[in-house]
Amino acid sequence: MLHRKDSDLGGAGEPPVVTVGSLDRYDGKVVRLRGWLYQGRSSGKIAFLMLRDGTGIVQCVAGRADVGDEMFDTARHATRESAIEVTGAVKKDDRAPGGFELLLSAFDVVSAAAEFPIGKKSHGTSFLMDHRHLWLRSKRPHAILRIRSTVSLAIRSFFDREGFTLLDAPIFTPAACEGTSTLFETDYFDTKAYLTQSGQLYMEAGAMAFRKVYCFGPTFRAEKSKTRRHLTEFWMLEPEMAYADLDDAVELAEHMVTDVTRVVLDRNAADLELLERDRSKLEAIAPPFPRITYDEALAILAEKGMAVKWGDDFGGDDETVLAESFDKPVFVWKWPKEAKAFYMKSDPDDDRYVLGVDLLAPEGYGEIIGGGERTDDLAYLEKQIDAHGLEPESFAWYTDLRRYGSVPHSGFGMGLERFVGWLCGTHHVRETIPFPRTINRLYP
RNA sequence: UCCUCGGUAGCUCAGCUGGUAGAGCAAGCGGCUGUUAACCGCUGGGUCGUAGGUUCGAGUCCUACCCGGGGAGCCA
Repeated sequence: MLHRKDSDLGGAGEPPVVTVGSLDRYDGKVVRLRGWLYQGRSSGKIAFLMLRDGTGIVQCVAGRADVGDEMFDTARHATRESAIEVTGAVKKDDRAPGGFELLLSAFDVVSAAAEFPIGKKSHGTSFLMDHRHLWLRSKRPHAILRIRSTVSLAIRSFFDREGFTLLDAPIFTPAACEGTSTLFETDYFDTKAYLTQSGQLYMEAGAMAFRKVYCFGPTFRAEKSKTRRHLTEFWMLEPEMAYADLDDAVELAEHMVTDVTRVVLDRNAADLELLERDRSKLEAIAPPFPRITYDEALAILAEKGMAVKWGDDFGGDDETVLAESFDKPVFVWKWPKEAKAFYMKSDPDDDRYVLGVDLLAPEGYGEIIGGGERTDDLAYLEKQIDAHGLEPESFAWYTDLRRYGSVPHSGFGMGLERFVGWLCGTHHVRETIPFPRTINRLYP
């Protein structure tokens, strides 16, 4: 890695410093490991010490007769999560978790840890989240956040291959983008600024300049939501394409979801296994995803005894029931105008509808994507801004986009945490972000 | 904002029709040479969310408030 190899880190004649993740290359060799004591067990004559170094966990074995009384007692009394450096011979052994263990010849405490708050037995989520900075060292958060990392990388790689330009949207914004959600307000010198709730409008400007663009960054919603699907700060991916219609956006979404899912299946097999995720549910993901209209969705819901009034959005239970009718994510498109945002394009076949689309994830994970075709008609857009009670001056730059070479354009927004939550099978999205922000959590 | 469940040891929880506070884990000490959330023994550890009220007596019953979990609304 970088300019130094593992083995260069040792001094002359000293065993090489390596990582747990690469131990299989050193079977039979003496190596050094630097990490933290994840857990220890001992009897009077033999101690088993689990060393964690961020790349994996390995069992280190110390026999009193082999290492001497002083080192043996140091090792068995070391507190959990103490920083340690060990030297030993790598040995394949089926009794060791992971298949390899280290037969210790040296054990040094780099920094002794105080009593670690997170114990070996169960804890409540609230307690664990209060100690999120320490909880990150545990296996489950580690697996989920490694998958999140893969997803971020796979998304950027997908859009790069597809010819998109990454165009970062601003986080400070002068006014509401959509006018519906509650915004976080901040002092901005002598005026007020708001934290962005969507980069979409800026992406529309970008699409007219770069043709295909996307932004991928934090988004803020001051909604007082207390559900497993909501955070006040979350990451959103928002691609936008010029000369593109609703079908183009739908195809882009299903290919991206499929591509990213396959990368995770390939790269994070061990993490998915630790999370006890049913791989077959993810392996089934392939284009095309089923597409149903809003009206067809209402019919399915009515069949299952869940009456939704025409014009209303679906609730969490409705989404779950709908998604359960399919084994892949399902697109719901062509929505009643009143259920969607002001910038949505009218359905040319029936102006009671707009060309919006949601993607519902399977297994009750709900809406992970919302998007559609935006209106390219200046007069219609101005009418909609007025009808929604928005200030035209705030949207002057946005309406300009329809004044200077307006073309059909489409895109969508995807909530990263909901997507990762579905891939990982987590119960709550707060586990899918390193330091979650919710209505009553701003710490740590 | 509304509905619902909860708040007892550092953590996870038990505590019945009201009668002076319990377990497991963690911590400390001791034992054990192949453990897998090791096991066995001993020790220390409490303003029962807060404030009132009922009662001879409240963790337990009543009222208000505070805090948290889940859900609705809203949304990704």
